[in-house]
Amino acid sequence: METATRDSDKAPRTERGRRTLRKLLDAAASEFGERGFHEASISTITRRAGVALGSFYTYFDSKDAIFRALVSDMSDAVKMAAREAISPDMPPLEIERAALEAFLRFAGEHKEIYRIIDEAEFVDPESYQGHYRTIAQRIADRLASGGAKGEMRSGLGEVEAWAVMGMNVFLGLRYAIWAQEGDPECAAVVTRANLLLAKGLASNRPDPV
Amino acid sequence: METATRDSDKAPRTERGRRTLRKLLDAAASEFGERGFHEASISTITRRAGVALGSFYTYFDSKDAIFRALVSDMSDAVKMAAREAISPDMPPLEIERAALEAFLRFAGEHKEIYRIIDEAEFVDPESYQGHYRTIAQRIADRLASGGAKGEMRSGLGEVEAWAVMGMNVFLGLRYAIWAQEGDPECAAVVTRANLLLAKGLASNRPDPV
Amino acid sequence: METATRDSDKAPRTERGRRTLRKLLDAAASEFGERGFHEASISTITRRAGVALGSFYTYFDSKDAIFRALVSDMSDAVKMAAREAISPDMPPLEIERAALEAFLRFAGEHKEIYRIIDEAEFVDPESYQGHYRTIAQRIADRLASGGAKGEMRSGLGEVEAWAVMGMNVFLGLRYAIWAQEGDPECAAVVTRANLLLAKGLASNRPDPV
Amino acid sequence: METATRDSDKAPRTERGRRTLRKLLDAAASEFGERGFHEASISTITRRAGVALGSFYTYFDSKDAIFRALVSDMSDAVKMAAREAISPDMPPLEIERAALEAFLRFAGEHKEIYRIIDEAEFVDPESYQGHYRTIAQRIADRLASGGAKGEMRSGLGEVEAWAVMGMNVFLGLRYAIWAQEGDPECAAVVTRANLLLAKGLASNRPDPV
DNA sequence: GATGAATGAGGATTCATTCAT
DNA sequence: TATGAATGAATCCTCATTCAT
Repeated sequence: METATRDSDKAPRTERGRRTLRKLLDAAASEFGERGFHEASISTITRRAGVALGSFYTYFDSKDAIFRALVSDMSDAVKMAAREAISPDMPPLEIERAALEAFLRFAGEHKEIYRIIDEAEFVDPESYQGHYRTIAQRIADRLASGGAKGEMRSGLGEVEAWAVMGMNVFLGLRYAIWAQEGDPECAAVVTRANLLLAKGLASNRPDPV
Repeated sequence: METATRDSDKAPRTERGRRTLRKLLDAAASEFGERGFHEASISTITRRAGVALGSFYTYFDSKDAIFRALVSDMSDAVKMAAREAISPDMPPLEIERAALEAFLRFAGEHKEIYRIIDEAEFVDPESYQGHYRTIAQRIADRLASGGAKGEMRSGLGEVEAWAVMGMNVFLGLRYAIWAQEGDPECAAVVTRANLLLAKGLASNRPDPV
Repeated sequence: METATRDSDKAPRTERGRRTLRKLLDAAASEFGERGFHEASISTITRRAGVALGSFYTYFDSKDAIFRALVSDMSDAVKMAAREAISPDMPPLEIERAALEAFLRFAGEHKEIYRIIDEAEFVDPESYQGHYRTIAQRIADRLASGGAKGEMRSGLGEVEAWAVMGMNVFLGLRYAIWAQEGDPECAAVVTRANLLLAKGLASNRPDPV
Repeated sequence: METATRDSDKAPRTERGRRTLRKLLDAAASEFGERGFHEASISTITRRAGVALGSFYTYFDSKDAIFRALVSDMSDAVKMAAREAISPDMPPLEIERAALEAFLRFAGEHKEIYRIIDEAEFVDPESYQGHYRTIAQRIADRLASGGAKGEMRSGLGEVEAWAVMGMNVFLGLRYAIWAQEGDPECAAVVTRANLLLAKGLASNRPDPV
């Protein structure tokens, strides 16, 4: 998780400073993830990071600022996870399967990320919209590419991209974040979701002629 | 929007009381919708409602309590909107189309509702989960029924229900809440989404034998 | 427990009113006794009394007013209990014994009274002082009378009266209010206290000549 | 008056912090003494201490907490005053005289302390009981020691200790706290009280045989 | 850079009291 | 008389942010 761009006058200049910054970011990620933005307090974060309260302002201008930095980090991390799981020469539907699989695994391993990004809707709407618009764009690109290869319908666009993203996100919510005893394996979830993408819900019964 | 069940000792006993309660709920809906839970304050709400600060506590135990009441109200309202748009004897895919259409219209007309329910994830996680689990269950029932009629694949279940719900929610987010100039009409969005549900994304090209 | 004098315009005029007044006083006695003046609230009292909040002000001008009425009632009750236990023709030390015995029994049976009177020190200092001054005066009279009879030292006065009163009050606190398993019987306490009054603490050893 | 043990995370770490803490304790002592616990407010205290409202919470968790710290301080101070006035090799009755004398002087000089400890009965009953139980125990020890020396009756115990303590407390209330023009000198009060302890109230007249 | 004390605006909540019905 | 809704001043407490060391 690389730190997002921040005011250059806040960037650490020494190794010691870099360590403090990292401790703050880690502590903030945990706090925001566990308690949410409003319940978390700067002093909780600094206490958890093991640094003095005042040190916080050496690295961030405000509570919002560290939250934004975190959202940016995590938004990147989510995208990276998906991107690393796929390669352009995989068959289009296989790409979607891999993307969902990567996302489910990532969400399961970083539950707090999910929460932080979601809370951005209320704390920093800009980046929340930005996050999802970017992802939707990538999916749209993939669908277009699938159409170009002739393996997906042509004409797929933004609408389908948001639909696919919504599916993925809610499956992540249900089967990664809220996973519980007795739930199907992630692999099974991915398979079923991919089948839905492939063939839809309708039965195979030939249309009555 | 009917008021959710609350402590009986807070229920108004007079007509005047009922009016005050309604004013508070309406004001809270606007405030929470516009500013969000944390930015809204009791005094903002009462000022907006035109009642004294103390009157709030005649009807609610806390800021959380009115939020919960509101979420419950709105969760019901959303479900009601979908339910009224469909009837069991419509063809299964037609039902999904109508449900999405109703949801998009509803979300567009009550943007604050969307926001309030979403914020429940952080303010009152219980009801947030409850809301989506309930809806998922209903969709699952519809899919099962579609399978029974032979018009949908058999074996559709919870996974597909969450997928459909996620699709609907994100399309609502994108095309109702975040609607902007130049976006496709809702009708077009619904049509494309329904086609996705019907046939999936794959091209019609027969499988290579 | 008779109600103290109050603003005549608040005195109940009907039988129904008298009943309401009594319910309020009883509820207030319990509430003040259990929770103390500041924890108790008018609404707690009226709820306990089973009357409407507004009805309180039909009978009392304020929270202080009902407290004062109660202190007055109880102050009278305590004095009455002592007075009924003694008669002027009992031997003076016997009178003191009986007074203490009556007080211990009374305190044990009405623990809340003790607390209410004590709290008057902070809520209504006037009546608190008045209460103890009155009692001290009575004790002083008894001691003077004991001196006149020749069975007590002559010259006993206010100082001794306060000393005796303090002794009684603290024995009541310890052995009636804070009574616990394994404490001596009240009778034993009374006997020892009376012996202290009779002979003091010094040993009987004759003064070395 | 030394500060009682408190949460270590609230203990001042710098000299400046120690000064602020002291100012707060002093201001609180005055406020609680003059107005009582419930009339005093945090903002009154901080205003009086000349520090910002928020600074209060740097050192105490709540209004109750500072009250408790104060009671503890003062309870110690009272005991110290008595202890310093006596020495084990004084004659037992002389010890009692000195203890009462010290208490009267102390109460007269620190009227607010009396009030604060008394109010603890309602604000922090635990420490109130603790205070008097501890003192009673010390008196009981002195009486036992007096018995061992043969100058007091043997068999004196807890009952007599509470009796003596009650006398002292009420004499303090009457002649130190509520002192008024024309009252006897403290010395005279002490002498009379000591005579009561020495010989009791009965006349010297030999029992009629 | 690090520390932790100081600040004070802001907000939730309580409750005695008034008043219309 | 009884009722219970309405009022709003008062108070505790939180916490982001500043600042002196």
